Amino acid sequence: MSIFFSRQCEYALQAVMYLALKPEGEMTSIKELTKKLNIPYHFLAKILQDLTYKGLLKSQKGPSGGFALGMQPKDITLFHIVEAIDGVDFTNKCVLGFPECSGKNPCAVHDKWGGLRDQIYDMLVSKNIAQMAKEMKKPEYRAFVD
Amino acid sequence: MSIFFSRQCEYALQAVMYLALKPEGEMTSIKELTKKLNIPYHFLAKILQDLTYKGLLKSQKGPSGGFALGMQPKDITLFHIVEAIDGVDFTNKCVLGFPECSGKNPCAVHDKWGGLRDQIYDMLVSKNIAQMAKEMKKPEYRAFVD
DNA sequence: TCAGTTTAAGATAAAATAGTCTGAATTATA
DNA sequence: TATAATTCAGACTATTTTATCTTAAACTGA
Repeated sequence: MSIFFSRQCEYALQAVMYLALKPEGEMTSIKELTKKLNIPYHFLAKILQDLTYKGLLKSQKGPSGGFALGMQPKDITLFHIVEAIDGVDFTNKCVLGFPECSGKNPCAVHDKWGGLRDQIYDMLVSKNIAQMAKEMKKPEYRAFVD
Repeated sequence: MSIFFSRQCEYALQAVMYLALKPEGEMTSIKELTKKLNIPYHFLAKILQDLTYKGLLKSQKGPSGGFALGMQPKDITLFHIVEAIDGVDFTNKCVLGFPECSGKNPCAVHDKWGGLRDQIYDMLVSKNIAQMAKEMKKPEYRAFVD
């Protein structure tokens, strides 16, 4: 079990982060991505297609083609990616799965989870991937294998 | 997609919470549970079997049989249930799915998620289900449909 | 003891997610 | 213009999760 995001979403997040490390406009092939991130080729291809269709990436066919960010890095947050792949039901669903859970009718952890949910949201929107990429460029902050 | 726990785990949490509302030792049938919690009968049966095997519940066959807590309510936390059903990988896996993520090699949200992970853990262990049941007995705190 | 009620167990089915394969379309470049 | 590299698209397979069905076993109470 992936712990919060679907596997597909994890791959999407990883791929976009990787692209954010590249000079603006440079195209990166699926081949490079799958090799560096260790993600199944055709599965990643589908995910990138999806992100392209939704405008988060742009693509180019042919030799020296590949994928690049489809928007300014400063305008992309992790939340955008999660929204595109998994959806963001976590922002309004009861964590224990009670259909009736609400402020009037709270489950045992309603308030506690409310606070956590907001913090998770904050984690996903408070930095854009340009900032994240900058931090990750420092060698001690890299999260990709060479 | 369930938002953090698997559907199976959500059902387990709901069922155990429901049993915690009952007078100690009273047996509750699958029929009552599926009706009140709106969970598929045979699916819930499997889950309860599993929890029984793991000692969290006890069961009795025959008329007036059913399920009841297998330990003192004060000794059961939500964490025990999650541990039994989903496992607790969330306590040590990278939320973005990077296999290499660690303190030396953190992902973009490593520290932030570290704090959240601890708070989620805390949410699951800080109250036992006896306390939760007590709170939920107050009508305005009920989370079950009649 | 017998009938009815309940859990136990295992096989099966359905749906969702993850992953693979193949061929077509596009494009850079030699 | 021909070739090779790349994404695009769709069908297919595999695995995991969710759900159902059926029969057996255990138990209660009449």
